[in-house]
Amino acid sequence: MSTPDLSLDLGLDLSPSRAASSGDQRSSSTPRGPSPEQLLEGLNDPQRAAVQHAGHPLLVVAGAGSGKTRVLTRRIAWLISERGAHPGSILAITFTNKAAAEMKERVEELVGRRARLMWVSTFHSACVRILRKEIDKLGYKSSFSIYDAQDQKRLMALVVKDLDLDPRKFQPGPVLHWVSNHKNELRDADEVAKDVKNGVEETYAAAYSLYQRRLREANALDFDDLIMMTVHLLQAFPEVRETYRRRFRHVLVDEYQDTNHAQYALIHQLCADDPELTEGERVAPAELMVVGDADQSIYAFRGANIRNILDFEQDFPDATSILLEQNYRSTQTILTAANAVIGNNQGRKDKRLWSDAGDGERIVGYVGDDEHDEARFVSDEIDKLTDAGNRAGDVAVFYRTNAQSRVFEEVFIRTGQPYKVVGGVRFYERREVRDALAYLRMLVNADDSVSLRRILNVPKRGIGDRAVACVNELAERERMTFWDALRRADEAPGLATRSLTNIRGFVALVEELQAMVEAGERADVVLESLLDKSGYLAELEASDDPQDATRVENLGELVAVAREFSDDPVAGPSADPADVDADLVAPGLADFLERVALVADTDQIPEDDGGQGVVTMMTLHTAKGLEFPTVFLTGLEDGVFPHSRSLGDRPELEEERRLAYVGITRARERLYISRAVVRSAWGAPAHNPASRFLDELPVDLVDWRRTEAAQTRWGRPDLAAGSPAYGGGGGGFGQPTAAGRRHFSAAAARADVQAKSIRNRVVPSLEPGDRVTHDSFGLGTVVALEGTGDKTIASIDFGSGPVKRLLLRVAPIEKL
DNA sequence: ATGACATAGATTTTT
DNA sequence: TCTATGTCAT
Repeated sequence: MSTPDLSLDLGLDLSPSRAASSGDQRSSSTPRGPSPEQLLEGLNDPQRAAVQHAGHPLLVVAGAGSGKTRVLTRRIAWLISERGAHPGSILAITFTNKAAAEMKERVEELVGRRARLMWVSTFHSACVRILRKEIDKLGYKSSFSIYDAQDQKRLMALVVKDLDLDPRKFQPGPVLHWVSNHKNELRDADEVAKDVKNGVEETYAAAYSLYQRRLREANALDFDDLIMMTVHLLQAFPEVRETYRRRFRHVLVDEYQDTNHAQYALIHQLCADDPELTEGERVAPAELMVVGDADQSIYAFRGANIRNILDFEQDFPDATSILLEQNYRSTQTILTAANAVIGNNQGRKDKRLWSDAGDGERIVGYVGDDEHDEARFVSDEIDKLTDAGNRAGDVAVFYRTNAQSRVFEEVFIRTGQPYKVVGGVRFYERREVRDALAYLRMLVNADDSVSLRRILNVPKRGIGDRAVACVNELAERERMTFWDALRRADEAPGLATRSLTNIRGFVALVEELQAMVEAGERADVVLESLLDKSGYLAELEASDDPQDATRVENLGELVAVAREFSDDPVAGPSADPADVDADLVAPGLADFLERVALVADTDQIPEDDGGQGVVTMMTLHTAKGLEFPTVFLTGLEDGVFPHSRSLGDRPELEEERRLAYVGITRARERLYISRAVVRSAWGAPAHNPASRFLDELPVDLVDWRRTEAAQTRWGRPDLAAGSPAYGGGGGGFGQPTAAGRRHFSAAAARADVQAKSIRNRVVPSLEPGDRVTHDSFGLGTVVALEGTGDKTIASIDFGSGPVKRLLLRVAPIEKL
């Protein structure tokens, strides 16, 4: 759900004065909570039934836009204020941390500050909380690291190497995917090894086994482990399971259609009858409510099992179901389109969304010559909308894959349309940020050899492969961790004196920083100190590569994030939230790392400030759970959306169709659909047929502004031999490539792209005062120039942030 | 041990 | 097109 309309969504009178006092004040001086009438106000009958339901497990099938978030928050408030549930006995699982924070905030507005004792979090965060407290029982240390996809790949690459496998045949990605599937099914390496079907699987199982051993040695868990380990813990230790079963009297799970088997098992551990107990010991199981919509299940590729929701009534006998079909978000036109598309999926329970909001506007369609033409259409339409008084912040552009965002960015930069890309090249995936985090992680957990080895020689300190091999040998022979071997490097045979000196320097640096961490120093202070003392920052600052200047800025940003986090008393700690004192302890470095490890793309969508806002771009997956008055659904081509890898497979194709359903139902008032006849995928242009989903839309709902038949024949990209654009060297580009020209034909647009690639060899001649555009910074003004020829550095003011100094030879700059 | 250079591989979607 | 990895020369 998007940010606006908070008060409307609550359906309560939250005048500013009252909203402001909804915290501690009300719970102490005004013990009166909301009245039952208030909690049910504005809800329809099935919604009320869901809020008031007591006893048996409850499944709420909530169609898109049917107000499920509202039902969840009101129900939690109802449990607390009408049924006397202790907030600490409530566990609510959401899909993202952001959704969790919003839900907590809304419940807090309803029942006051004691709502803070609830556990509202993602599966992963909840499991981390449990594991931090209990994982010693499984032989890990509480300071375990959490490995993300990149760490996993690194580790798996090492494993493949150790097993002497052909790295071309056993790439880390596919192996990890296979491993992940098994973890999601709760099968550990030994179990898997028992029923391998062929030689390849045998090798995979061996990789799984060694990979898991390496994780354990590093005192690290990957994402899948977080869930699997928690389930194993509860299975292996009945007394631990009972502790949590007694605590959580109410369990609520959102987006139930996207749970995998391990998550299902976790819920089952907490909420089903426990057959291992005798009558006397038996605790009444927790009340369970799950909310979901099978039509919006879009995560099968990562192990989600749609059967969890379809079979809920079988899994939990006595279960009650409530169906929410009335939609409060979209016009009937949009809903009819969505119903029509999803109706093509087989074996679904029929459900038809309806609205009393009226038909609204027709869907607008457009067929572009190529992806640039499509992007230009989107940009032009946004111009028209904002000219007519609509806010840019109300507009979203969706696409199937992250790579598709580029074309839109190019057009928006050119037209000066402010925008924000959610996801994609993420902040936390940048090299410098990951380096800094690797430092922090190994300071907290010195066993974390993946992090340790990442930064061992960063910045360069003369500890190369040779030295690493020697230390590694020592570690294996003496059966100690890599870090301990480093500390005892003088015992390593064959190590050069020079390397030994360098290693001693590194060990001294780390121990100094570790002392800070042990003393409880704040995350931002440790971070700044490490960047300084390691020489990392100095190296970047001394560099004349303009990219490094950006890296310095990113690190500054990271320090700022850490500072903000350390200053926030409710941010941490991850200890036991049932400790009432928990709020009083300042968040530490470990809490910071945990937060960073579990952030999602959607968590980073900026709050809408209520001003004009900016256009938001994201993948369809990221869009789930959000809504926008105007939505552009782009790239509707067979091979793009539905994705080429799903075309031959019915279940996968149906998942793509659910993705389309999700996309369509994000729109409140206006929906645009578009495609490109020719799209350049990694270099070569490809001719894409219309998406089959377009044929599934009722024809009379769509107003096609331009169709394929209307294409300008002269505008088609000309592939004829001898055309200068394909002459090989771009030699035909004596003429300036006016930006305006690309508005006329696809060929010109392609030529412009070509021009970009030769541009690096031609240093643009600039003078102070010139206006330029930069591929990632956007529009800027040249402030000053220094140096000559290849070494010319321009200082350019891009409006936001400090003036940037860029080496013209390499900077992606175009003079306007 | 390090940096320059070439080449291969990649693209679904993400907690 | 871009990035990551590996080889080579210094």
